Amino acid sequence: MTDIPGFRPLYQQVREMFLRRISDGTWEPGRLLPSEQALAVELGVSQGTVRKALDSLAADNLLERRQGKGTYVAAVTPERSLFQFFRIARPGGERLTPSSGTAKTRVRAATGEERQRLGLSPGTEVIEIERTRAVDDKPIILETIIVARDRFPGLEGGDIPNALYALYQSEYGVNVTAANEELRAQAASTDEAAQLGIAEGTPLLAIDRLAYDLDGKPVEWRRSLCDTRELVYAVTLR
Amino acid sequence: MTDIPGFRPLYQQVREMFLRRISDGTWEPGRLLPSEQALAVELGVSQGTVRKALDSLAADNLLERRQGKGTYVAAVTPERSLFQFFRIARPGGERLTPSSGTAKTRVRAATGEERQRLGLSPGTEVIEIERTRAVDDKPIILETIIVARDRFPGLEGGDIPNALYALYQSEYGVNVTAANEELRAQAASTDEAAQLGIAEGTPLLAIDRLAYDLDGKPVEWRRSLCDTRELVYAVTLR
DNA sequence: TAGTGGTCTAGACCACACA
DNA sequence: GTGTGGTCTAGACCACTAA
Repeated sequence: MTDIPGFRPLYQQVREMFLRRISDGTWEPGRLLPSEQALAVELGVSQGTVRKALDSLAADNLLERRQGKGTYVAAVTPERSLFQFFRIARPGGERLTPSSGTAKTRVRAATGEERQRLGLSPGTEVIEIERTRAVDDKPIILETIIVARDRFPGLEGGDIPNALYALYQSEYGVNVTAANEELRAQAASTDEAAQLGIAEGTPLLAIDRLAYDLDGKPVEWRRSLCDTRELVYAVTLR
Repeated sequence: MTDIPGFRPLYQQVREMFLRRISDGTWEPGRLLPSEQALAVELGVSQGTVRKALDSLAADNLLERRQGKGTYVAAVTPERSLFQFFRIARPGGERLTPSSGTAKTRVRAATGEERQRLGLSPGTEVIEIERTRAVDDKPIILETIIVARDRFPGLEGGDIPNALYALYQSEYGVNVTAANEELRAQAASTDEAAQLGIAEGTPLLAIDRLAYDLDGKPVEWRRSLCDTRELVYAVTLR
């Protein structure tokens, strides 16, 4: 590495340089990276140091390594984004993928809470997306999604696909790589019950999600209301 | 390593050997391990290979490495076990630790579902523990815990501490290192409502946890009913 | 000062993919 | 066969800890 003050481990500096290249699009999703040896020569460090940086990024799902082929920038495929962030499953652990019904979108000024959660300035407009998601053709989830309009211009007009994060990446260059979720139990309101085809007051699982991009900035606020009479939210603790 | 057929990477074989030593108590919790160099000489591999095995175990919270001091077997301190498995927090993310009320224990034959979940043979007895847990002196969680009696003899008679997993380790040599949880929303029954001091029918968050030991065998089945009107279950996805 | 884990390097060989 | 990542080794120096 040509000239970096040595107060942080080399491999972390290399990691951060690679992270920047992914984040700013120099290395776009799906792209094959140069070989470890080539990167080592370019940066003037040993192959082992490059390897440690690449391994660490692969552990965070940002790169994919394939023996014999090379190292690729992770592409957020629809399946992948669902598998990574969709935690609803059948009791016992079987994973499943929901289908997405038609969505209603509107544009409006951000509320105070939305500005705070998404880190927006006053007066910013947001896009609100409402949709239901179904499993086995039964509506199970009622979803409300909030994103800043200036980050996703035109989103309100287009089709809303099942796997939104793949669209964020391919159309807007926004990589959702992490999220925090907060779960509560709450009773279904009249309106919510009607949309899910259940009785008013039925206990629903409410999931509040804040999704973050590669730079750690909040991208999307999503609230999901789930009918958990036949499905569960599955978590693995280690 | 003197004589191991080479069909798995060396560092994984070393990892498994170390795991066995932790699991069977050869290396008891809190113990200082021999230095990397000493382990490398003992096994006849390079220090780098030992390091890779130790790093991987440290990443799984089974070892603790302290620069300048050495590598220690992770001890399940009460704080640690709570921090690792207790996901209830205040909205916004602040972690908290509950206090534990008095517990009721009983011994009885295992039900079919309990036998299946815990992998028990017919006729096995289980210990059932019921208790409430409080935050800010308000009862928030109603907990039912099921363990096999032959694995925890005498547990039904003693004091039930707040951090049970620390007791499992210190008194019974059982290391809980992983768990699967399934979450649902459901209405409080008359009895549950009374114990939590809330109205019948209040939506509660039901958490079904199966906890596993180092060998991947199920150890405990725990069902927690949480009042989530002021608290949430927090998850980080990556 | 001596001993530990943490970082960095250099080079060897293996397993795999693909032309 | 050639090139890739995966594994393994050996040795150097650094940062931290404790006597």
